[in-house]
Amino acid sequence: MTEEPLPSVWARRPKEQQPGLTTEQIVRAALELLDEEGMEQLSMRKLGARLGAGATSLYRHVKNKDELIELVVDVVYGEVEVPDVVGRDWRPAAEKTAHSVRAMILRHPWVGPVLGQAGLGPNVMRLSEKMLRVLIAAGFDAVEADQAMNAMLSYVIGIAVSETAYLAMVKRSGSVEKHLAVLLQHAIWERTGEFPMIRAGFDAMKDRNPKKVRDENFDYGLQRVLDGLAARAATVRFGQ
Amino acid sequence: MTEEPLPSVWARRPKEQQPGLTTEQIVRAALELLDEEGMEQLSMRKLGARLGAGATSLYRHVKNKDELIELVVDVVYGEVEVPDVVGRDWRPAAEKTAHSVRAMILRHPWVGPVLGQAGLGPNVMRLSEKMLRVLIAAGFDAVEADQAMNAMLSYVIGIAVSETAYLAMVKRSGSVEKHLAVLLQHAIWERTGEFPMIRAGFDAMKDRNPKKVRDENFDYGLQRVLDGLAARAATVRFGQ
DNA sequence: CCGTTAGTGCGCACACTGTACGCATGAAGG
DNA sequence: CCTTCATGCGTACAGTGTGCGCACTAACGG
Repeated sequence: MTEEPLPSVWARRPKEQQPGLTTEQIVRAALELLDEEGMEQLSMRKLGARLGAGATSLYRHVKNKDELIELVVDVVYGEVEVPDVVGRDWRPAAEKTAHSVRAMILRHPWVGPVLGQAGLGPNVMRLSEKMLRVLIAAGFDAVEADQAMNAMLSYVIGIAVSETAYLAMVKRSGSVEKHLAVLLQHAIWERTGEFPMIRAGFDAMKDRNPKKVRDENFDYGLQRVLDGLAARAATVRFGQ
Repeated sequence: MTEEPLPSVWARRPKEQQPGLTTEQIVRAALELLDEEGMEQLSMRKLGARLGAGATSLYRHVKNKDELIELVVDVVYGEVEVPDVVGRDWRPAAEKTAHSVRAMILRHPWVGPVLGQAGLGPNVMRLSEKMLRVLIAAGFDAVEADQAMNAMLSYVIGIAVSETAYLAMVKRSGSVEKHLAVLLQHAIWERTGEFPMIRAGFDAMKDRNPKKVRDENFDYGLQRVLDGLAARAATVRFGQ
């Protein structure tokens, strides 16, 4: 600040970016900033600066910081792909959707804690609608399809968010994933008596590619959830 | 402040509370404050005031606000009950645990966004250990038990957190749950063409006790997850 | 008894936050 | 040309987390 009290009058605002800000521009810039620096580095002033604008200018286009976040969250929901299902073969479509949601969350790690804030943005609605279509193809009625979608998305979101939290911890620890695993293992080893089961699991994971382990864990749970839904879909299709 | 420059010298510190603060006291007070006023109302100053202390005094016992939250989160994890499993009958124990986790999250709605921060507090470890014991009783080996636990807890946490987010939205809207549902329904109705599946679900839910609906939704997904795990446990018990 | 040491509480200060308010500017339309 | 209106932004306010250094108190060795 106080860089130049008055750079005369000309070239006041050479062109800046665009004559005016747009809500869309703001949301896009916020998304960039979030992806680059994370949630607690997003401030209205920084966001304004990135757009060549003052902090309070943003409030002409966005009521709140909270509302801004709502908008951004809806945008990232828009990245989720739900394939159209053909015939009764719903399971591949469900799997693809689940993986797409997980990928979205891992791409935007800051989103976990605020996923609930999405409310009912258009992209969330579109995602729900398409997902429901998939499950109705599976044979569920409207009510049960809603429950099934809820179950599946809850699992996916729950595990993906916990993955990002784990990865954040790794990053905070400042070391690579493998190295941290060793540290953790030692911490567990010291308390083998107290936590034998945890230790057994840890020992078995040792020397395995952590990313691969995470992928497999995700898939394992997803298959169990889909198994449960498939079983139910089968009984539901034969009367009752 | 500036209430009394010098109330003489006596009764300087009549008794205050205790001679000194304790980490445990601080954590307990933070939990109270969080339950009463929610996450974004928790400030070090307010917390200090509640303990008859200054804000910065807390830093003698707690490194960070983040660390404080970690401690509180571990405390609420301690509220989860995992029944001991007798014999091979693991499913009731798993159900009870799942309901206990959900109840804990609904009791402390602020916990959702920071659940990942728990790291590896003692209560989290105890919960994991007991849960693993349950699943090993089901016939899983160490690795698969870990995956199964992850799947189940991810589902439970995912759905419970989304429930709290929904309830927060209801509260923000300032009306009762029923009334908001009607508003939402109208919003959907206006876009029937765009979202027929969502609308069908909404229409079916109409005039039903919302709390009961939430309870049933939770149970539905839980049963599907457990079905999937049970099926897998059955195959795993007969020689892989 | 005194002197030293260690632990604790806390006032102050700093950099930073979200955002309300009101003025300035510039385009649109009569 | 004058009015109206949307938009940008400087200023300000209340509040945040937390580093620093002083004050005090209790323990303990001499």
